Parts: sequence; structure tokens; C-alpha cells
Amino acid sequence: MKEQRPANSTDPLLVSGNLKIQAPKQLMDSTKLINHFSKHIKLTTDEIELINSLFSQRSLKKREFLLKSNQICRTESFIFSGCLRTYSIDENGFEHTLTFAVEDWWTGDLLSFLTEMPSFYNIVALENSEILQITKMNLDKLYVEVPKLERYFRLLIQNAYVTQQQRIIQNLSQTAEQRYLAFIEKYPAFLQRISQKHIASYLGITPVFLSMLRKKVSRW
Amino acid sequence: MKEQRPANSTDPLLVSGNLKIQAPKQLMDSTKLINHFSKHIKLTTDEIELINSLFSQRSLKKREFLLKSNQICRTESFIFSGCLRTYSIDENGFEHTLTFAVEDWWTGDLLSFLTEMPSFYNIVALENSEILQITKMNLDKLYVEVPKLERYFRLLIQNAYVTQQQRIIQNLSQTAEQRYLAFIEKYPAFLQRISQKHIASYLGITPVFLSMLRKKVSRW
DNA sequence: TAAAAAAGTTAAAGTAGTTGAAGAAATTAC
DNA sequence: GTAATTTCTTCAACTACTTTAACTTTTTTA
Repeated sequence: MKEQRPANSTDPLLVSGNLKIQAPKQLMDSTKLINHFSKHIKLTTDEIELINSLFSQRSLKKREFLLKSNQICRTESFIFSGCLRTYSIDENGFEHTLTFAVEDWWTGDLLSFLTEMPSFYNIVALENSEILQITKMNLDKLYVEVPKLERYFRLLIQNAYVTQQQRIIQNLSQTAEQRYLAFIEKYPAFLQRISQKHIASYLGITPVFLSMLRKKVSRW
Repeated sequence: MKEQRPANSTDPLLVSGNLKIQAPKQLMDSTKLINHFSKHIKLTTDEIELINSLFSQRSLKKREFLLKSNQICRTESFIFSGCLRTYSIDENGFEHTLTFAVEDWWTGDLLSFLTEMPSFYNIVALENSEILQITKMNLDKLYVEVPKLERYFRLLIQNAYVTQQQRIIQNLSQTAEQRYLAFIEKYPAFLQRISQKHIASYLGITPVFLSMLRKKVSRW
């Protein structure tokens, strides 16, 4: 999943989307992904080659879905460029944003990916995006062949876990105004990239109320 | 941290408390902990012995603190018996409960444990409790000596992560009444063990409002 | 086992955030 | 490049939840 990682710059989380594996094995630039792994573990050239062979690249156009609810999330995706939003739809048809995920982060629905059960989430591209995807089968293989990656993913999810925890405490203890101010402080770049409607659904308020908060806050 | 693991029966999370290592190395019954590890990975008798040597046992009386805010969380703790609550205190002095942790779960403040920075949380025993603690140094050693445990902890935190994610979505999308009903469904045993005041602080409402909800709900 | 303290209940008044509706601004689509 | 659609803003009426306060019940202490 992507979650509150927005703007945590260094460390994303973990999730994935479903998709058909790309047919033509085109040469892909996984430099960014390898760099990312390399922040936590050291890889040999053989290992890098294996990694390259187990990920497949995919492009998503703005508004295209990586995952729709009730589908099984077949891959975890590393985001190369672009921005994706994970959200659920409640019984009244309202959307609630779990995460925004941008370059150098992961996205997907971890629960669905692990259990191979239908997902409750939708993942949609907010911008044209390039991602690298790995299936559960290939990831399991990778854990066996490159056990060091077990460490990378443990660290990745540990960070994501801590970030989520902070979000829970914020939601319990702060007003909407405080949460909005914390959001723009933590993820300033998102203000330019993401619509207020979506930010409101991440903060747990209506777009109308967010607009009122912005007016209030901007007066000073 | 313990968190929304309440009642997820099989899989806890991860956190710890600070403490002085117990002086006399008493024989300890780590059967429960070993069983727990064994659900996910297979251990040799040598490995089991090593594990026994790296954990230390501690007893906490009801109301005793495992961690106080601003302290560094020096250990992660596996709970043998009892119940602990992790909470933060906001600027107005209100408490917000992040997690309840009971038998077979882990507790601690993962961020503080990992970074060795002061914690924002308090962890207190709600009942007399028995725990097994491990320091960062010993856990790092364990990862080296028994790399399989890297896997156990990855799975542990993955589960915790997914549970947290569900809590975030619930907080965004449900009313207090819905959250209360979901809580008693997910963690029925907690109703007998944990005060309403603390449940309210977990749900993000006041004790007064929880009392009103209970009255309303009990009418049918 | 009695006194003190803490937790839970009830009710009335207050407030943070929602709803609905209408217009303005920005974005999308042809 | 203009019409259609979506997003954002503003306002007034509304509601879910909080606050305060007084009372009752349960738990703790000694």
C-alpha cells in the first residue's frame, strides 16, 4: 500500500497493482529501483541482473487504474515516475484516500497481494506514470535467490508502519485544521500535484470544509 | 507498537519498552515465544537456545510503565501474559490510545527502538503482565545468527501494517457508532478487560459519547 | 469494610465539521 | 478554441460529537 508515505521522501511503503505482464521484454531502466535497493543493501551484478529479469515495466495514463476493488492485486509496483492514489469507496459512495504514491515509492494492496484475495481498494494514476511491477511468484523467488532483499522489504515496511502509526495518532488527536497544516508541512510538493478534493479525502474531511480551512489559514 | 492488533489473535505487531535487564538469569519459559516463531519459521534446538539466551524476562504490575515518553525505547517486548496499552498525550493533556497488546503479541515503540531517539509514547500495564524483552543489540545479533528471523519479523510487521491500514480507513469512513460496533466485533474479549475510558480513547471519542453510544446500541 | 478515588451515566448547551445549493474558476474534450 | 464537465468557493442550515457538570456505580486503598 502507499499510504501516508507522501513526501516522506526516503522511504515508501509497499503495495502493488494487478496487471497483465508486458509481452515484449523491452530494455528497461531499473536504475532507480536498484539505487533504491542499494540504499539499504549491497547487490552484486548477478543479483542486479536477476532483479531486472523479474520486474516488468508498465506505463499508465492519467486516470488509468492499476487496481479495481474486488480484483486480486497480482503485483507490487515500484513507481518510476508519476503519481498514484489508493482509495476505498464507502457504503454511501464516498471515496477515502489511503495513500498517494509518487516516484521512488511502492504501491499496491499488500493484503490482497499476500493472500490472493479480492482487494477493497482502487488504485488509479493521477498522472501519466511509469512503474516496475513484480508478481508474488517472482517476489517469492527473489526472496529465495537474494535473501538480503528480505531485509530491504522488512526495512521498507517498518518505515511505512511507523508513518501509518503517526497518521493514526494525528487522526485521533488533531483537528482538521491541524492535520491540514501538518500535511502541507510534510508533503509540500503534493499541493501542486494533487487536487484539493483528493487531499480532503486523505485528511478525512469534505472538500467544502477544506476550502474553508484554506481561506482561514491563508488570512495569516 | 501494539495498536489495532487487539484481538487479531494470530498476529501481533512490534514494539517494545525500556527497562533494566534483569539481574539474576532465571530459568524462563519462552515456550510461547518459540511457538510463535515456529508458526512462521522452523528453528533448530541450537537456535532455540540462542533465542533463550538473548531474551530476558520481566514482570510488570498493573499500572507499571514499560516506557514513558521522552525515554528511549530500548527493547521490544513479547507479551507472555497480561495486557499493555500504548498511548500518547496531546497538548491539552488528553490521552490517545494507539494499541492494546495482550498475550502473544509484541509491544514497544518501534521508531524509538530503531532510531534510539526519545519516544512520544507511554506504555503501561493494564494488568499484571509477564513479558520477554530483547534489546536492539541482541535483536541485531539474532538477525545475523538466525537470518530466518528476518522473515518472521517481516511477516509480523506486514500483518501489523495491514491491520493499521484498515484502522485508518475505518477512521476516515465510519461514524463513531460504526467504529464501536466494529471494535466489539473484532475484539470481543477486550470489552471485559479494558475500561471504557480507554476504549473511547482508542476509538477517538470521549468517554461520555461512548457511554451514549452504548446506551443507544444496547436498546436493540 | 469503610472511605476515597476513579470510572461510568445522564442531560443540556456548545462547536467542529457536514450537507445542499448556487455560482465562479479551472480542466477536459471535441 | 469553445462547450461541457469537473473542481473550487461561499453561505446557511444542520448534525455528530464535545464540554461541563452533577450524580451513581465500581474499584482501590488501607
